Amino acid sequence: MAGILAVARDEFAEKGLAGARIDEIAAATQTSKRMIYYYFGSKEGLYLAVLEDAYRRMRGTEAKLHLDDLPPVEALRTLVGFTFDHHHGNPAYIRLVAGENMNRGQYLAQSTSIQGLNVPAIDSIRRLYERGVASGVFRPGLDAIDIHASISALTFFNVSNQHTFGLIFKRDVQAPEALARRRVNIIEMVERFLRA
Amino acid sequence: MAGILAVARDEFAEKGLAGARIDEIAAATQTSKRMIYYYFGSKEGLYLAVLEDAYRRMRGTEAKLHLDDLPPVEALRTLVGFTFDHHHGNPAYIRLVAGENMNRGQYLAQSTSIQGLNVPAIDSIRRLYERGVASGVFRPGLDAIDIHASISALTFFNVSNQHTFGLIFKRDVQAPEALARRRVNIIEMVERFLRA
DNA sequence: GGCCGAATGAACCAGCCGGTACATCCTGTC
DNA sequence: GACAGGATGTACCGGCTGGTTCATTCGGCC
Repeated sequence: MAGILAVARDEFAEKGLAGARIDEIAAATQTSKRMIYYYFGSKEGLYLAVLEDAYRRMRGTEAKLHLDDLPPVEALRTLVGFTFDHHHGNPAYIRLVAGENMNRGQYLAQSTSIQGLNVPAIDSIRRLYERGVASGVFRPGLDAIDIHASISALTFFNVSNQHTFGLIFKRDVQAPEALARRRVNIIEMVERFLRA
Repeated sequence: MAGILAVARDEFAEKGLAGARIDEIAAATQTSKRMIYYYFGSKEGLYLAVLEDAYRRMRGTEAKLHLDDLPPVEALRTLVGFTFDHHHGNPAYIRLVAGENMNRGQYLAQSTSIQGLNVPAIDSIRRLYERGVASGVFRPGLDAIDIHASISALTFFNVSNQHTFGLIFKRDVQAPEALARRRVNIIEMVERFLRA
């Protein structure tokens, strides 16, 4: 059943909800289509299970960061770099989230397990930011969720829009040097935004 | 035929290439499905025509900005604000681009009319940035395309990922106050990145 | 009027695809 | 070994959907 979920994740990430084929998922699994419906009820049910699993995993890795030992600026730079690396290393997650936004979040909205769960990254940001304000390196008045939005936007876009962006500007966004340059620029950008 | 394109744009923006239905497009048009195949050959042909049209329109509006009369910092803030407003006001364009990235850009890559056309926004940025460096308000060594990537990322994400983001943080990203706050923060962020 | 090519309408089709009916088979329990 | 309930395999279905066939009409031109 974990196997079904893994295969389905790849298929849904690859083709989206509408483009994914239950038969394809079944073929790539040890089990049969019959079993998929037995366990998940419907294509949408399977899709939702995949979504929930993806978000749960994401939160799991976020929680592993312990930034409280680092000075505020270092903690911030580590968080942004980590987020960049994580998104870059998990294109399936990015595609899943992008696809669900194409669905206007209507399936995630049905999830009972996702709602009401706090996001570790926000708490990390809040603590690090408040320490920075207290020590005078960060300017006051900013909002942790807004900071998170900026970090997410910059790192997410770099993966999610790599294809059209690369085509239009004839730039291989995934080339190691381009990636490294972009990474330091994003970190720099976020730091400058918080700096007093 | 322009009517077909307009209807198809909405349908593809709404459901993506896989989810869109030719019959639905035909039904919403004055013409018939037969005509769609007569003019565009295939579903993919129609989709590509929609994509090309969307990019062409985007470039058209970009070109209308004349930032050369403004001092560098003002020009930058105007450009970012304009991009924010444009993306916010054109969700269909955002969804089309997001959808094409789900296709890994394979259809845009087939376009002969898109490739080789320069993007006005990049030239605007380059000129304004160089003026700023010359006058000492911007630090040297930055890349216009990288700046554009940051502006796009921040403004694009705010529309493209509004649904999942809103669900997880229980925040209505589209509420006027939230939008206005995010707008000034993004402008501020880009300016601080360039500032000497 | 007669010709030609572009434009159009209506009905149709073949394959795909989500979902199911039905019968069967394990596994544990008493 | 009888029973119950969950797990599975097979074969099938109905409708949707991209795409087509074929015949017809329209509009300009000589």
